[in-house]
Amino acid sequence: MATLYYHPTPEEVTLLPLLRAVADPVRLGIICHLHSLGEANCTTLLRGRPKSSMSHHFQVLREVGILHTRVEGVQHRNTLRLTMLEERFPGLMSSILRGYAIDPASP
Amino acid sequence: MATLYYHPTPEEVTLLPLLRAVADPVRLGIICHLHSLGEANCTTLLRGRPKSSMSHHFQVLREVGILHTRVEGVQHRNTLRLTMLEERFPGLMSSILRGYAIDPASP
DNA sequence: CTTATTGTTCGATCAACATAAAACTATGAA
DNA sequence: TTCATAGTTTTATGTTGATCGAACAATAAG
Repeated sequence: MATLYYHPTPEEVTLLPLLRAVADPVRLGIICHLHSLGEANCTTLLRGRPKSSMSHHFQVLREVGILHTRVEGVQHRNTLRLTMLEERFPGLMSSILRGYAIDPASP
Repeated sequence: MATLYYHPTPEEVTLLPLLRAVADPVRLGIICHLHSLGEANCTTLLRGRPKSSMSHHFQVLREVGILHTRVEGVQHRNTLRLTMLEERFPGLMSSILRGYAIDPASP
């Protein structure tokens, strides 16, 4: 069975859960790393962490609308939903990504 | 004794604590309410909540650099440090404030 | 000095959440 | 089939942090 994930529509993306999702060191790292890579699977971003932890964070990011997961064979390819996010909350993600570049002292 | 508070310098303001501080429904409400008022004391922003809770949230917001507390007599007047924040992390606060206007469904 | 107002600090409680091991599912290759 | 790879789900644990009552501190006014 093809494992599919639910991805919220733009209207379903709300500010507070978005902020909560971003306000975690691991997830902020994932977001910014993913931004620099464009697309990546789960394993690529584990940096010594257990897979179950990564899977959890990816789930959180997916459910609040930050990333999209595309299943391709065994791998799950993740991308940021930047265009949608930029329309929904203009400037938010871009300023966070820029902020991380300014102060990457987070994770 | 004049009660003084420590306010972090711009360099001491870091992204992750800032995001954590904002990612709370009560504090997000305080921030946006304060933005519309310009300046306000603690009591003005209690909306049925106990003072001790408000005091806690104001402390968090102060310590991460989001607001400045000016003591005037018995009252503590709070203002957002928007100019500093805009220099430190351009676009961040403004996009959050705009985001709250778009989706105020938070608190 | 006494009282009222404003806000902080202390202490306890409770819930949310990050972490991680272990078992499981799903796909692809040998 | 059988094995390997990629990721999820389950379950448990521990920690952080929000909440709120009660006591305290500081200033102003009577």
